[in-house]
Amino acid sequence: MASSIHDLARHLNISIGTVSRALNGRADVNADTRQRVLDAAAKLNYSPNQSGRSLRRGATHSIAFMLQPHPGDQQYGEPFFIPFLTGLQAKLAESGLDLIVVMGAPGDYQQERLRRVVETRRADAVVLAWTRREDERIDYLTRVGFPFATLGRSRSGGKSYPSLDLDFEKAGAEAVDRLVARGHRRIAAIRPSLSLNFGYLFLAGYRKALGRHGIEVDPGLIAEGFINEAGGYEVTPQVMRSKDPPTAIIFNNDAMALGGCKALAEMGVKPGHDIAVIVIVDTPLCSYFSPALTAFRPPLEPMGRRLAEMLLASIPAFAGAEGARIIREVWPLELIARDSD
Amino acid sequence: MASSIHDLARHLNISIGTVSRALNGRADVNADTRQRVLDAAAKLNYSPNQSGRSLRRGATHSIAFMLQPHPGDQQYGEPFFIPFLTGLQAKLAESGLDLIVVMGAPGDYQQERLRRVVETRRADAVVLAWTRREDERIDYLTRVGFPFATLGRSRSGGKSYPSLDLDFEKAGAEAVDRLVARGHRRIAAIRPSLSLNFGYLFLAGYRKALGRHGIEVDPGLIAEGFINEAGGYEVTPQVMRSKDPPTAIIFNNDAMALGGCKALAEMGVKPGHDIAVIVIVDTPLCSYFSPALTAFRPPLEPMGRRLAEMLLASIPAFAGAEGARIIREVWPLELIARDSD
DNA sequence: CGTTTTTCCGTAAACGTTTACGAGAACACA
DNA sequence: TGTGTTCTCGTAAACGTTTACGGAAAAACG
Repeated sequence: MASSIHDLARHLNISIGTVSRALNGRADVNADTRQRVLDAAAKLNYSPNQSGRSLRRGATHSIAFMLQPHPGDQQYGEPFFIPFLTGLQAKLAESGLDLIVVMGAPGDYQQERLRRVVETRRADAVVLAWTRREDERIDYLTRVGFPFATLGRSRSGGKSYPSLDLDFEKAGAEAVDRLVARGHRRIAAIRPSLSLNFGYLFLAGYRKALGRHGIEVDPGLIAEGFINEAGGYEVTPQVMRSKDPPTAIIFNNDAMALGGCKALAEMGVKPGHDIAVIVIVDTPLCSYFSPALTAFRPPLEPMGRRLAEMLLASIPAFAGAEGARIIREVWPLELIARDSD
Repeated sequence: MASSIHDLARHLNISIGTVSRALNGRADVNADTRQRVLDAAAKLNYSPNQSGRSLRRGATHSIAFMLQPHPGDQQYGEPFFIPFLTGLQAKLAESGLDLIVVMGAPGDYQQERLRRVVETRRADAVVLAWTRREDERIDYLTRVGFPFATLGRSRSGGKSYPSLDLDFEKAGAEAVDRLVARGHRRIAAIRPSLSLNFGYLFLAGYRKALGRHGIEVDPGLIAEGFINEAGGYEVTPQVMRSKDPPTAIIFNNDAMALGGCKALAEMGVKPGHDIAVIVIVDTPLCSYFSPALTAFRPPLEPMGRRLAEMLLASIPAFAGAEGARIIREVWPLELIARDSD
C-alpha cells in the first residue's frame, strides 16, 4: 500500500529525481519518460506522501478552518457554516489545497488549538469565524506573522489581513425601516454579547435607523442572551414584560429567534399576528418555521468561495504574478419576506 | 518563528539527539539536561514540526472525521455532529491526537476525498458517519487496510472495525408502542432512503412493533424523502392524503419533522392536537418547536468519547499493553416526552 | 568535423524529526 | 589495579520528498 517514489523509480529503472520531476510537470523531462512515469504511478497507485512533501517544501498545502463550539453552548452555530465551508473547500481544491476543519476544545476560545495548528505548522493558513470586536486570535496571528483570513471583522479592521463580512449594520437598519414603514414604533432587539462583532454592528444599525425615524431608543427593548435557542427563550420575556411592550422584535439570529418564538408562544403571543418578527441571519429553519420567518439571507456558499480567493491572493506563495494583496469586503444581506412581520 | 530542534541544540550546546530524547521523555538523559532542554524549549517557543515528526515516525498523530454535505442538501445534517465531535476531539486529545474534519466535496459521497486522505497519509485513521447499508467507503478502507471506525453500522456489520450505533430499531418500535398505547392504530412513518442504515433499522422496528400489535402495515402510510426540511415538507402530504389518513406520524429525524410540521400546519393540522408526532433523533430544534416535539435523544458527546476509545483500542499502535481489539456497541435512545404526541 | 547549445537525466543535499548504535566517563566491585 | 556495569551523550542513518547542480548525449550550427 505504501508505494513510494523509490518504488516507482526502481520499477521503471530510472532515478527518483526524474520520477519526481515527471510527476510535478517540470519541463526538463522527456515526453516519453513522463508518460511512462504517469502510467506506472497510476498502476502502482502511487500518491506522494504528504509529510515528506510538506517537509521538503516547507508548506502543507492545506488550510485550516477553526471550528469552535460556541461558549455557553454546544449545539448551535454550525449549520450556518456548512454551505460556507462547501464553497471554501471547492475553491481551495481548485488550487490543489486541502481544507481541514480543526475542532476547538470547548471553552478556550480556540487559543490553545490555534497555537497548536500554527506552531506545529499543520496548515499554511487559517480561516477564523465568530470574530470578536477585540479578537485575541487576530492579535496572535498578526504578531507571529501567520497568514489568515476572517469571516467577519474585528474592531480594528486592520488592513493586514483579508476579511469578508456581512453588512449587519445595514440589515439592522433595514429591518427597522421595514417595521416602521408597517407602523411599528416599539421595536425590540434581541442580540448576543456585543463582544461578537456582528452583534455590535447589528445594534449600531438598529440604533441609527431608530434615530433616523425620530424614535427614542428604549433600553428596555434591547436584551442580550446566549446565541442559541436557550438564549432567545430566556431573554425574550424580559422585553415583553417591559411597561410598554414591543409590537415587533428583531432577532440577531435564527436560533435565538426559535427560542424567542417558543417563549412568545407560551405567552400566547403569535408571531406574524400579534407581533412582528424579523431575523437577521436566515437558515432553512426560518422558512420551515410556522409562521415562516422573514429573514436576511447570506449567500454562504459564494462567500466561502470568495474568501478562499481572497485568502490565496493575500499569500505571496499562492498569489499569482500580480503579487499579493489584501482584500476586504462587506457583502449585503438580502431580505426574504415571509409571514412573520 | 520557525525554531527547530537544531536551534535548541545550538543554543544549549548539545546534540540534537539529546534534545529530542529529552523532549520525548526518554530515560537515557540526565535530569539536569532534560530540565535545561525543557526550559530552553519553553523560552524559544519550540514545538516540533509536524511534517518532520510524521515523516520519521510514519504516523501523523491525527484522526480524520469525514464530513459530508448530504446529497440533495447543503444545509442539514451537521448540528447533530457538533456535540459528537466535541466528545471525539476531547478524548483524542487525551492521547495527544489531533482531530481534523475533512470536508467532502458535494456529490461524490466522500470517495474521492477519502482516498486522498488515505493515500497521502494525512491521518492515521478515519471516522465515518452516515453509514449506508452497503457502504463503499467501508469496503475501500478494509480493502486497503486503513484503520477506521464508524458512527453507525453497515449491513455486513463485519467484525473487522469498531462501530458505535444507536438502536434505531428499538426506538422505532418504542415509538409505535407508545402511540398504540395512546390509542393510535393508523401510524405513519416518514423516513429517508433505506440505503441509509438508520432509516432501514427504524423501519424494521416500526414494522415489527406494528406486527406485534396485530396492526397491518399500510404502505400508504410510509413515505421516503430527502433527509432535510424539504424532504419532510414534500412527503408528509402524501401520507395525509391517504384514503385512511394517519392519526400519528413518526419522523426519522428532526429536520424532516420540521418540514413535515410545516406541511401539516398548511393543511390546518396541529401536531399534539389533531395528530400525534414523534421524532426519532432529537436536537434542540425539537424542544424549541411549538409544540415541543416528543423525541428520542442520543447522548452525542459521550458517544464521541466512546468511539474515540474504541477506535484507539482497535489500532495496535495506540492500544495499550492489552493489545488491539474490535469493539462494537449499540446504544439505546432515550425518549424525551414533550407535547406533540 | 569542431564547437556550441539543448535536452534529458542522475547525484546528492536538504527539510526536521526520531532512534539504533556505540563510546567515553563514572562508578562499583573484586 | 583490572574488569564489568551503568549513565549519559554524540553520531549518523532514516523517513519520502523536491531541487540545485552538473554531466553525458544528442542536436544544432558554423
